[in-house]
Amino acid sequence: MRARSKNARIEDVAAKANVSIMTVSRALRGVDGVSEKKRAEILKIARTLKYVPNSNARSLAVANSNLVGISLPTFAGEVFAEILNGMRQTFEKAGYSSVIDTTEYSRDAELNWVRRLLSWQPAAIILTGVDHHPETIALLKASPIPVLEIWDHTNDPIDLCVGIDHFEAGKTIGQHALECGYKSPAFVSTPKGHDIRADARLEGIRAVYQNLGGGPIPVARPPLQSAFTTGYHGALELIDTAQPDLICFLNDHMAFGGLMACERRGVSIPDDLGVIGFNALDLASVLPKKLTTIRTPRRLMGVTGARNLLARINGVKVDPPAALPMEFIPGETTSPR
Amino acid sequence: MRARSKNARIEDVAAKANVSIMTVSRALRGVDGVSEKKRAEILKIARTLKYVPNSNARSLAVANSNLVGISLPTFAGEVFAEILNGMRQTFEKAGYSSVIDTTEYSRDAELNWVRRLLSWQPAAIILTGVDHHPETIALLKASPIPVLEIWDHTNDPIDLCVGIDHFEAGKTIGQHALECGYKSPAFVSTPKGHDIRADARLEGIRAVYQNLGGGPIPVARPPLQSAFTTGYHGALELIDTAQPDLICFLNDHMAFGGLMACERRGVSIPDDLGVIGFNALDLASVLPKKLTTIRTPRRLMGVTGARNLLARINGVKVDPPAALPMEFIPGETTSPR
DNA sequence: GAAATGAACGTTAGCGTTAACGTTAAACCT
DNA sequence: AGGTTTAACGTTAACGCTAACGTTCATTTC
Repeated sequence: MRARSKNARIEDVAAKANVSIMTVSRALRGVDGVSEKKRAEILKIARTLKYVPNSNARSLAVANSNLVGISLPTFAGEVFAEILNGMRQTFEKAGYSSVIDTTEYSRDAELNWVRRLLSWQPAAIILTGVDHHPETIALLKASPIPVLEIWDHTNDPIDLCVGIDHFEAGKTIGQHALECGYKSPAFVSTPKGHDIRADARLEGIRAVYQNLGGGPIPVARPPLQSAFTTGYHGALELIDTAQPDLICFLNDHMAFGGLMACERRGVSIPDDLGVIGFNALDLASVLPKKLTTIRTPRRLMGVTGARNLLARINGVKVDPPAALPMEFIPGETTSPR
Repeated sequence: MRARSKNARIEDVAAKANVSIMTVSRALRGVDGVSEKKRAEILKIARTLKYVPNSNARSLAVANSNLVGISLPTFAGEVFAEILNGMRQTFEKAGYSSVIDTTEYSRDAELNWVRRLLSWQPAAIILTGVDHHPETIALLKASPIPVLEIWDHTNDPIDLCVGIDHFEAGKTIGQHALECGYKSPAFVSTPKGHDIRADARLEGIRAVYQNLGGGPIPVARPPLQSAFTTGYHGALELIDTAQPDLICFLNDHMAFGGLMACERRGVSIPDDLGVIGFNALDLASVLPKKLTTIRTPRRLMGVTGARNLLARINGVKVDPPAALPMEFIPGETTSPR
């Protein structure tokens, strides 16, 4: 009929082993109903025939696949790489392969990917954050496939959720700033609406400071570049215009760019200006001046998320979502006024 | 028979539209043989029924999938993220989804992944580097699936290859060092055999220097950590023991860690010591002292690789592999002696 | 005006695998 | 001894889709 590749099928193995195809199927999957002697024999024949199972046929027959879809905003930076590693290793051990996508912070891109992914009957879908296209939510709520939202925290997840509370993180930062006696904090972020988690943290800082009747918090939002460059230019902008006594950055990489900007401008840290990062990335560990930051449990998040999801796939009930804890790391880039 | 999800099938759409399933199939795929009127009608019905095509069934019927498998050593660092982005965007446009895996520099892990991936009848497979498990090579050479090896260059690829010549890169570094008059270069790398490309670059440097009858090039190989930390400790080790007049690093991130180590030890750059990185990462652009490095065409590599592969998938002949060009970036961390 | 053409649709037969159920014969029981 | 159980297989019918080929009927052609 069609030009097929001459790959060995289960049928070929069966013929060579003088058994039925079901016996081969059972032998290869390691399920009961085959004597150990036959199983060994079949495995050997399969190997000599270079038999490769056809996952498409399998997934069609059992109406699901051992694929899990993982959607991340970006591959840039260590943050998502670490979350990803935690998840992947856990899934790998359980026999699942992951199909990864990056949305570059676009809800439309995420929706498109979810649509495509669903056509593969995945065992589970993982999304980053809790801010999705309405249709994405509708699609996933209607489907029986387990869904995990990671990195953010919400009390109203699509299905499962494992993350941190970014608003709380902002409040923690604000609290520390307040205790140090900083009067005019500023924030360096990405373009408005690009990263809603960064905005949530900013809101957390605001929540602490607005009760004090201080002015609005100046925010620099340089055009998108690498984190280092964004932090560098954001800091320059703030130093040159708003003259804050503290700059909080979206993450440690940006904070590092900011530190470089300070050096450039001759601003002394922490005497003239305080600097706070986010994530406690490894970069901070080699800096001559320890960065004040917040450690986010990225690997834990990935592992916990994956475990919960596996439990859910296996029909086990999963605890309601709770925000994971963070650790505030006081460093040498902030000091009491 | 089995407990199926109640997802709409092509048959349900056909029934509702009063046409045969073939007409629906044609309409949804956008192929000829359906009037525009009927096509619109069918598309509408499919939408109201929330019909999601079953890729497993499709792939089984046509004996291939629109998946491409991509294997990378790691997600850490910007390097592979950039290669990946270039590839993914190109594939995305052509309607292919990517299944990504990281091997963490293990040939066995790569082999396992290749085995699993092959079961999905992917449209293509992409591996990083040219150093693979013999069985991986045998498996892929025997299969009709197009294969691309990326990042490294070789004249004897499994199928296609798009990359740079790391030995040549090392020679370029060595040449520059020689011209500056450095007498005792050293190298900071990862554990022996971990990254054969780093070793190839080291060999390139050696090739330049060994003719001069100088002693062996000292190499620090700190245990695996993040790049920053590795560079930091590697540099400390070399400064404290070998006292080189130049340290070449596996990449810019390590070089940055090295710079921090120099600051720690009070070593002045470039007066007391020269520093050379690799990759021209964005980090370098915010450093107060411009880093001497080599720019690698990462995005270009991804795009070129994906394009070649697409051509190959479509049966078009592809040029024999040629190493992509690199650009040496003289910076302020090296200077004539 | 009969035959040839072709656009628009339908029918059939798989793709390679597995769930469900059927069969066989040896082991076990009372 | 006759029936019952059970391990070890086999047969059949899907899973949802598409390539190949068949059919129909309005147009065109000479």
